[in-house]
Amino acid sequence: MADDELRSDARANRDRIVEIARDAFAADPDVSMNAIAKAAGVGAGTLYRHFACREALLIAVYRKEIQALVDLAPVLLARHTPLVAFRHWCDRLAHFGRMKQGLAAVLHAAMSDRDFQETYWPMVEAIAQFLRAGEASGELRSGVEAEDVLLLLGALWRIDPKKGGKAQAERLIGLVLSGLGAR
Amino acid sequence: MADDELRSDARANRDRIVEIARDAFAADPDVSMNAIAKAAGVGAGTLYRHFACREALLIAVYRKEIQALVDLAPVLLARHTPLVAFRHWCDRLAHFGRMKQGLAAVLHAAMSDRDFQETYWPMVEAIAQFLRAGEASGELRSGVEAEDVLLLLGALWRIDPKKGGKAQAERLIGLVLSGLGAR
DNA sequence: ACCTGAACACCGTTCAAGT
DNA sequence: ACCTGAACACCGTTCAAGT
Repeated sequence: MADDELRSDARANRDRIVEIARDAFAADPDVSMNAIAKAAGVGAGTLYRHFACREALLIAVYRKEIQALVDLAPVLLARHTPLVAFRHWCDRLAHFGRMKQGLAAVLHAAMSDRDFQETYWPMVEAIAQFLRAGEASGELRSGVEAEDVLLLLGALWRIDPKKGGKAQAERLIGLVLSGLGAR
Repeated sequence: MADDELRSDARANRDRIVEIARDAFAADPDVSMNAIAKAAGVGAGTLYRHFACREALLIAVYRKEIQALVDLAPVLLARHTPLVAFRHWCDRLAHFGRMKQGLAAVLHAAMSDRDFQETYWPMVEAIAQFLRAGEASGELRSGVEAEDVLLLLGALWRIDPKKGGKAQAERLIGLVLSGLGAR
């Protein structure tokens, strides 16, 4: 989906849809596709031309922020010891999840749909970097699958903000890191 | 919601709806409420009289099996050492989740809706029993919140059956138990 | 090429009318 | 008391007609 392959008006429409959709999802995660099309000032057909389904639109909205998360992994590893780096990364993941509801379902869908693998696998690879570094330094035990860790960390997105909040996120991260601890 | 407070025909309708709904959800998790009403041979209004929303119906379908899970906790603890007992319980939880898709979302909803707390809290209490026993025996470290563990174990319900399956469930349980291990 | 928006076949939910 | 089912206001998605 190279942006420069789109005609300029189509490109402008696409960008505006994503921008409007981000605000709309934030205001109401169950907002309808038709409502998004209307808010973006395009016909429903145009919305579906660009995004075949609801998940595709959600992925587009979150892709930039996921990319930032993925890019952060090597930066943190260069600055800190693996365990500390991974803890920082998990904090960032939790913070992102707290703002963006509905992402957990999307990431899960990502596992079964080929189109979304470009979002899922970079996340897995980011985690794998921490695991490899931790294995090498002896801080983390070996043989852990990055996909398993991502699935566990999905719990961070299901915290009820009204109940647990940040404190619960920290406890969960602590439990997961404890599970990864070197024996 | 005592069963004997319902008129006999209402009771029969309710039971039949739950029975039909179990099969319908198993066949298609996104089946419509109207379709379930039709399959059960009742008007849409009757369905809504008994179950105010989709989640309420899902809870009713799963309640019996959740109750069995909750009842299992003390039985396992009487027979095994706490860590072994909890591992067995997690296996059962994973197996249940593998058959019943959609439960994870329901259990999450349970946390924010008062009506569903009668399903959520017994699960938390079941896990708390293992934690207390493990603390006493020294097999598990202390200070862990049962709610956090339940949230982590929610990962078991998001395993893609086509990908990870049973092996991934066992790895995840291993990670969580490792996180609970005594220091 | 791309966009529009009416139209289609649904959906969850309600409520007047029945028994 | 409880049930029915037509009706309401939507929904996601499509596609002929426009530019």
